[in-house]
Amino acid sequence: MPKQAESGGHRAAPVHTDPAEVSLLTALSAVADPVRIQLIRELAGSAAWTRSCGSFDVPVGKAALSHHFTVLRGAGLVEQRDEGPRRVNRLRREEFDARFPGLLALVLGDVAVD
Amino acid sequence: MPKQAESGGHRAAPVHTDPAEVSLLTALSAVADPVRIQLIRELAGSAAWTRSCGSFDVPVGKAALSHHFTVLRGAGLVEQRDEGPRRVNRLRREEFDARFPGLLALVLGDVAVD
DNA sequence: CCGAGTGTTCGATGAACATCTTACAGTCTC
DNA sequence: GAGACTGTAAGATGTTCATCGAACACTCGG
Repeated sequence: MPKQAESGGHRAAPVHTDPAEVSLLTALSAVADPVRIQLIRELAGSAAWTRSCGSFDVPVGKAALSHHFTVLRGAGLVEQRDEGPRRVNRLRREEFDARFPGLLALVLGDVAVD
Repeated sequence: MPKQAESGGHRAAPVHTDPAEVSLLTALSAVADPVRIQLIRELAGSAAWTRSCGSFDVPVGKAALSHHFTVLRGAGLVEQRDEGPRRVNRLRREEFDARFPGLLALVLGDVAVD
């Protein structure tokens, strides 16, 4: 019997921050990092809830990656949910754009990061 | 005879960066700082070339202030010119906005910084 | 020419922060 | 239950960066 992967597991649920309560400095700092920009861009190119944390092509280890997702959650940029052993992600496009209009569009633009 | 304050003094001219050549990361990092945000906001509230570097109400010493202006110049956000003993500033609104649309508007918005 | 005012540079300090390694806690399959 | 896989937590390390104090350079007014 394949147990249905549900989000209410025993694991500690990820702590989310409402974009409406995020300060300008927190948002800008979260976005002013090359690894996080890459995460946001890859995430924007995939459907919601289809990418697990480990599925991103970034040049850092698991621990650092986990840290970056914590920062993104704290800035109201990413929502996470547990699906069995993995933690899948969603970019909070509308909500974040309502709070900081244009910022996400800027990060997702064609401009070279570095 | 009151010598006319001119910009071609003997002092080393400030090094400017064209906003068109600024990377996304440089722009975001420059703007992700509380002191620099305050400088930008005060500068936006004054006419061009009317504010000298020392005329800003920020809680840092001269040395740090000079550093922050160097960063702002490097990000293509501020243009400087020497007028006698002081160095006066101008916010490069149009140029910077052409390169990073919406970013300046976000920084100048009503949102609380911290 | 001296002194006050303005801003930069240098060296040092301290605080964040990004990163890694290791260890641990879940989940799933066999 | 054993083992593979995924992600988090804790501790250590190194770097970046904001800041300061002091010294220096330049401008202007007596």
